[in-house]
Amino acid sequence: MTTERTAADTLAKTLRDAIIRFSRRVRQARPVGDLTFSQLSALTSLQLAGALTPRELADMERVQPPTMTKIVGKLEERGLVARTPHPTDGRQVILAPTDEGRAVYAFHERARNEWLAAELERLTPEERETLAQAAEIMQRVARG
Amino acid sequence: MTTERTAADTLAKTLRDAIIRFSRRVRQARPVGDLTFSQLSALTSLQLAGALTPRELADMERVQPPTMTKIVGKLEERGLVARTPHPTDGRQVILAPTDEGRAVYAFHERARNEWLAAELERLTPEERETLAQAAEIMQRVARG
DNA sequence: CCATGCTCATTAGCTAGGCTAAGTATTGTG
DNA sequence: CACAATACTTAGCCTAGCTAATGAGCATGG
Repeated sequence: MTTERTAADTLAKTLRDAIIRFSRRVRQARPVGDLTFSQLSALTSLQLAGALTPRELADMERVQPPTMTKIVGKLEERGLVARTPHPTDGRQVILAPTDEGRAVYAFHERARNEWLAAELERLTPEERETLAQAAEIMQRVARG
Repeated sequence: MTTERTAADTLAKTLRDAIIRFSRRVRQARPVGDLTFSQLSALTSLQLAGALTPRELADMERVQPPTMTKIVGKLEERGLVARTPHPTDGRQVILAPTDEGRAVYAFHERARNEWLAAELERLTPEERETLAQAAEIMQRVARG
């Protein structure tokens, strides 16, 4: 349908605009020395999964393996993630958050959220509900 | 309220997760040689406004002026944006899309949107409506 | 009327994060 | 056992962000 096509086109553009500005704004609210967006996201995935191989983590985070190597490298430097050999497959590696990783994660996650959560509190419950639903839809679309 | 606080915290996290994955997914769908996310966004703002100073554009795009200098530099290299001196204030510069900029913009915008629009078409009208509302809310929050 | 201080834009220099291509080690298989 | 496939890393490139510093132009108060 032409109507749907137009609606989807318009929405695609609006959504991209909204997201780019929104993420730049959130990025600006980052305290110095804190974990970056990508690092925190990777650490979160590891936290939730318990342990993952680099490939699994890369797929989950929707980046290429070399990119994940870099991100994990930063986390490892800071002692937040540990690489251990895979028990049966010598090619693979197991990534898992360290105790410190879990602690630092909880702290930074909270700090990182502070600004955004405060902003979101100023919205109406209906608006928050809309955002929650939108987040679910975006996750689904991203998953492909 | 504790309820609101918790809801906002949870939402903040969910939303960040959704957005980071969503944008990486959209980025992957970019054709080679195409304008990047940031370049297209800047060109869009210029297009809509007609003409802006670097400072105004930086504010609108929520980046620092040096960052905008870079982005505009790329657009200028490709002949899509022209810098002209400000009529009364010698410090300032006027940025405006060239004719080619307008043409290339329309083309790339469309190409850039294609994947996303196709995905969005597969959603229900209600879901699209939710995303549209969410986009509006995010713009508002980003605006501060 | 000009010295001083502000604003605008840019340059320089850094970091993170993304990619592809290529290299290395290990596994699996014909 | 040779060879293909897989997993991860390394190397090298680019974009996009930032801050700090520079240079140029404006505005203003003595």
